[in-house]
Amino acid sequence: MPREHDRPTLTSIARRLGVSTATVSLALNGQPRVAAATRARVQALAERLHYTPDFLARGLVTRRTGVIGLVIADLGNSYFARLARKVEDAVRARGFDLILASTDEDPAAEDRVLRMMLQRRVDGVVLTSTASSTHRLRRLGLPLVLLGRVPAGVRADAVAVDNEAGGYLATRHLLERGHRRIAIVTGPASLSDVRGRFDGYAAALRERGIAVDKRLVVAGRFTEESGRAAMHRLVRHRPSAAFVCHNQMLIGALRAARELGLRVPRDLALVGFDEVEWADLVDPPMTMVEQPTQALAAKAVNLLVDRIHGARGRAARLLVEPVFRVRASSGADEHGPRADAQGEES
Amino acid sequence: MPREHDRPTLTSIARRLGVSTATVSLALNGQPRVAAATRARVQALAERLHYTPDFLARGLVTRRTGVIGLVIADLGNSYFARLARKVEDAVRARGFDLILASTDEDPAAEDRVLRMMLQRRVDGVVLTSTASSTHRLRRLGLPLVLLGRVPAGVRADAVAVDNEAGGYLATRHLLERGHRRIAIVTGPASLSDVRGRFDGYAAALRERGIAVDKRLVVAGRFTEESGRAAMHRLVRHRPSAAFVCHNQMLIGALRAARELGLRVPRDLALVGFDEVEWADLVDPPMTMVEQPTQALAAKAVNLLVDRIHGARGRAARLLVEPVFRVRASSGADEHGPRADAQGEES
DNA sequence: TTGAAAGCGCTAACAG
DNA sequence: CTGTTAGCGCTTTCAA
Repeated sequence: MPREHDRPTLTSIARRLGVSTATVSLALNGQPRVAAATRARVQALAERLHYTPDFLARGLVTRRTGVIGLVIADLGNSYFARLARKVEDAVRARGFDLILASTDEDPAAEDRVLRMMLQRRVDGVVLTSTASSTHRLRRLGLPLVLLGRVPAGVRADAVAVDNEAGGYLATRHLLERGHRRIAIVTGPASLSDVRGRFDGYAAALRERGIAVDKRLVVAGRFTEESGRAAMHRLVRHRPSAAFVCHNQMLIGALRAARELGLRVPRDLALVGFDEVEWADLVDPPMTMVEQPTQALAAKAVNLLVDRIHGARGRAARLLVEPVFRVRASSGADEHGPRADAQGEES
Repeated sequence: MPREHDRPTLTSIARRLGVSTATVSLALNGQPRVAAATRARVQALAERLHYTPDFLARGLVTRRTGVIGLVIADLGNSYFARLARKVEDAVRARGFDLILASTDEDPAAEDRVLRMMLQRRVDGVVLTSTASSTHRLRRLGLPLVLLGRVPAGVRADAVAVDNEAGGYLATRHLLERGHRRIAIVTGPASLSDVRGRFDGYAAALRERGIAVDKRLVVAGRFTEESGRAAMHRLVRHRPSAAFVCHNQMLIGALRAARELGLRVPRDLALVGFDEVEWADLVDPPMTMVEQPTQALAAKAVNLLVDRIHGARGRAARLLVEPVFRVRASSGADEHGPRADAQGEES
C-alpha cells in the first residue's frame, strides 16, 4: 500500500478533498486568496499524507529550479574543499540548493559539466574555471559568476582574491628579509590566478631593481609531485628563498627540501599560498598567503543570486584582499630575528 | 510569441522539420525504429540549434532524474572532502550527477536535507549520517546507502570502514610498544563509528588484561578545539600514549601537546585516525589509521546504483579494512627502535 | 517508419 | 474565493 509511486500529488489531494488543484496549490504555497477553512483542510491532509511538492514539475512550469551549479576544479584540494563548503553555505542561505561537479582542472570536463548543468536547468552557475579560452561561456545563456579565476575576455561577473597583491606581499616580505635569489614555483601561465601571482612576484622584484631570473621560475602542474620536481630543479640555481604558489605543490616542495637536506628557513626560506590546516603544525610553521574563502564565496553567490533575480548592468569584477600570515618558514628579517608566533602583515 | 530565451525544444525541432515530437525524441535517443534519413535530419538540426534535452521534463515523465544525492557531514573536514570527491567520481562513472548537501553533524539539518532531496526526486541517496535514531530514514521510500556510519536499526545498505579493527590495531600497536596507560580521545558515543573505534580500543586492552580507565577516556565534539581541550584534561592522568579518533581533534591534540611541552612520542605517543595530507610533514610524522575512501565510495555507489536499477534482497552491510600506517609518532616498540617511515627515534 | 494523443505534477491566467 | 483550462518539454503507448 505505501508503495513508492503512490506519493500524494496535488491532484490526488484535490480529488480527495473535492477541490481543484489550483486551490490546493494556492493553499500550500501560502497565497492569501484562499479561505482559511479550505487552507486548513488542505494543509491537514497534505501533512497527514506527508505530501511534498515535486520540484521537477514545479520547475517545468516556473522555469526556475532553485538549484545553483557549482563547478569546482578539485574537491580533493583542501582549498577548493573549503571554498565549496562556503559556497554551499552561501547558496543555502539564499534559498537555493547545490549541484556539484568537479573538473580536475580539465577544460574538456568543464565543458561537459556546464552542458550538464544547462540540461538540468540550474538557475545559475558558480564556476572555478580551469579554461583559458571562453568560447563556451559566452553563449551559456545562464547567470554565471567566475570564482577565483577569470579567463580573459569573459563578460560574466567575477570574484577573486587579489593574486597580484598576494604575490607581491610574499615576495616583498622575502626581500625585506634580505633575500635576493627568490625562486617561484608557479603553474600554467594561461590561468589568471597563476599569472597574477607571478606578476606580483615580478613587481616586487622590479621595485628593488632585481630582474626576474628565469632559472628561478618553474611552472608545476598543481600536484604535489610537480612541486617536488620543481624544487629539485630549482635547487641547482641556489635560491635562498622560494614562493610556492599552490598548496599541493607546497607539500611537494617541503618534501623535496627534506630530501635535499635543506633546512627551512636557514637554507631556504619558504612562503606558500592558500590556507592549509597544517600551516602551524609543521616545523617550521609556514608563512602563507591566504585566500579568505568565506568572503569569496559570499560575494560570488550574492552576485549570482542578484543576477538570477534579474539584476542588470555590466559585469562586476570583485577583488578580495589576501591575508598574509607570517610564520617561521620565511625566516627572520634583516633587522633581527622574529618570533614564529603568527602575526599579520599587509 | 517570442519568448525570452528561446531554447530549442523537441517540439520546435519537430515543427521545423515537419515531423512529430515522437520521432524527434526517438531519433535523438538512438532508438532503432527511425529511418536513417529522418534521424540524420533531426540530428543535424538539433546540432545546429545546440539543442539540449530538458532533464526536468524528461524526469517528470520517466520518473528518474539521474541524480544521486550526497549528504555529507562536513565538507570542511578533509576526510569528508576526500570521500565526497571519490563519491562524485563513482557516481559520475555510473552515469549519474550529484546534488550535494552538508549537515554540519546536525541531525535536524540532516532531516531537512533529506526532505529536499525527496522533493528534487533524486534517484537515490548516499548518506554519511549524523543521526543516531532513524525514524525518518525508515519511511524515506528511496534507495539509500549509509556511508561511514550506520545508525542502529536501519535496514538500508551500508558501507563503512571496520572501525573496531581500526581501534584495535591502533591500541594493540601502542601496547606492543610498551604502553600501558593509553588514553583515547573519542566522540559522541551515539555514533556507530565512534563506538566501533572505542570498542576496538577496549578489546585490545582487555586482551592484555588491562581495564579501561575512565579517566583516560575523553569524548570530544569533532572539533580541533575539543581535541585540544581533551588533551589538556587527559594529561593530568599521565597517559604515556593517546589514540585520537578524529582528524580535526588530532590537530587540537597536537597543539595541546606543544602547549604542554610534551615531546611526541617520548612523553606521549600518538596515533590518529583518518588520512591527513600532512601526516608525514609534521615532526614527528603521524601514525594513522586510514580509511580507504576510494573503496568506501565505490562500494557505496555501486550498492546504491544497483538498488536504483531494481536490485532486491536484504540490506548489505559491507566492511572495509582500514589501512594502518605506522610512522614515528607512535614511537619505537619494545624490541628496539623501529624505522618505519622517516626513521625517527627519540 | 511515423504521427496523434495522453499524460508526468505543477503553476498561472482567467473566469465564474 | 474557487474552478477551469492551458500548458511547461518530454516520453510512450497505440494506431495508421
